[in-house]
Amino acid sequence: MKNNKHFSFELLKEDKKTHARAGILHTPHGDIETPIFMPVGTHSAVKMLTKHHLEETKAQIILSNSFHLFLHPGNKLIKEFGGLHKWMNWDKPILTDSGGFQVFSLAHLNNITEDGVKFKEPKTGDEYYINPEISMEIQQDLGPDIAMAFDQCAPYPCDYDNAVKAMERTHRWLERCFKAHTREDQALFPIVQGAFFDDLRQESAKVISTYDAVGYAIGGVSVGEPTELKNHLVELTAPLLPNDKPRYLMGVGTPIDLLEGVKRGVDMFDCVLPTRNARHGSFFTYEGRKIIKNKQFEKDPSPLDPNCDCYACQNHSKAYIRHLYRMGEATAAILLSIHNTRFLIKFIHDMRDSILEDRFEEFYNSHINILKKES
RNA sequence: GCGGGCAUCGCCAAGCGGUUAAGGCCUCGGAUUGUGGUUCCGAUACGCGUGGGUUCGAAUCCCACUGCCCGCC
Repeated sequence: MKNNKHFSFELLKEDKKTHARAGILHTPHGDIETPIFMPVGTHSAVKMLTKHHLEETKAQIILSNSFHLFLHPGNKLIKEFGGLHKWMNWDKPILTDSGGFQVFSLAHLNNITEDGVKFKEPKTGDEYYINPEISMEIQQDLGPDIAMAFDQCAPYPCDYDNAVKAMERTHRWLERCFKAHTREDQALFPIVQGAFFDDLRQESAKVISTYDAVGYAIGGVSVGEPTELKNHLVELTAPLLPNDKPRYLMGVGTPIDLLEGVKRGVDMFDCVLPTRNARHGSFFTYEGRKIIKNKQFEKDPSPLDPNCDCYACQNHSKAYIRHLYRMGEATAAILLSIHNTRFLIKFIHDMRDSILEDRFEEFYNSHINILKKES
């Protein structure tokens, strides 16, 4: 995977006062302007959004899941259709998660050994097995631009011994992932683990940095820990990863998380929150997260956020969307999903502009307090 | 006019003499971070149609009244 000619990362600007950066990641399916937010499309669909909606949010890359696609409809079927891009008719970049996280967070009765993980399919109870080689085979069948290493995510809280074991196993699995990964038109990102111990995180960052990868990820966060702890850990870890490569903070996050992450040198984020929150009736605004069912919006003729350019905000009032939500209309979830997804993408793109124009700190300060106050 | 039945939170409704009157819907709040696709959690009756009575104790038993429902004339 050395000097992969299908990928390159251009670091356009590094903020002078913080660790924020702006860049472009070139991939086989197009460029990604970083920092970037990636909507999550677990089952090869971003929930509630059609391709048309997704394009309107100006998503440049989306994430999908090996774990779920392996179970249904099976990576071999998607391979027969020419890979994920053709399968879902999405010609921009795609990143797939390895299945590591899902095996630990979703599958009940999982049984982990040095070789891999045996687990039961949540709904049917059927038994399956994934290890580093199988994860690589799945992801190479699916054919996303970026594949992720098969790692072991430690829970929070986690004692030191178990954190060490999970981290060391992740490193051994990483070696196997790189050996099994042969597709040159696909990048493989290694992942930092080490739970919430500074020395382990530092060690892990050092170990994965020895691999010549297109980009590097920080995993094992947003598993229930306090925000300050997550920020501390990112602040500690990000600078230890190669400066000339994109850094991906997995599973994050909220508007505040994006702001804090970018400030500490993170370039890529993904999170289920915009679409899950939408289905559960809440929406992002520059004044914090709000809940559409609240009575205060009963007669509110204004859009979800006055500064948003999304389809929902350009066409509908809070009162209307609240009514749809209360009636159980799927359109409410669709409109809120469009808004939340566009909100994060626009928010981080505005952040990028501020970095390019040397005013990131100003941007940070002008948003962080009001977001914190309202959230 | 006579006989019978019912009256418990905005709605439906359990309770049939004994601690703080179930539950559901609605309402109001809150959760959610590499997604188990309308989810999960919490709050809300100082009172059981009204007035008396029996009892140590009554939404629960008795009487009257009021309202609604069903028969009969």
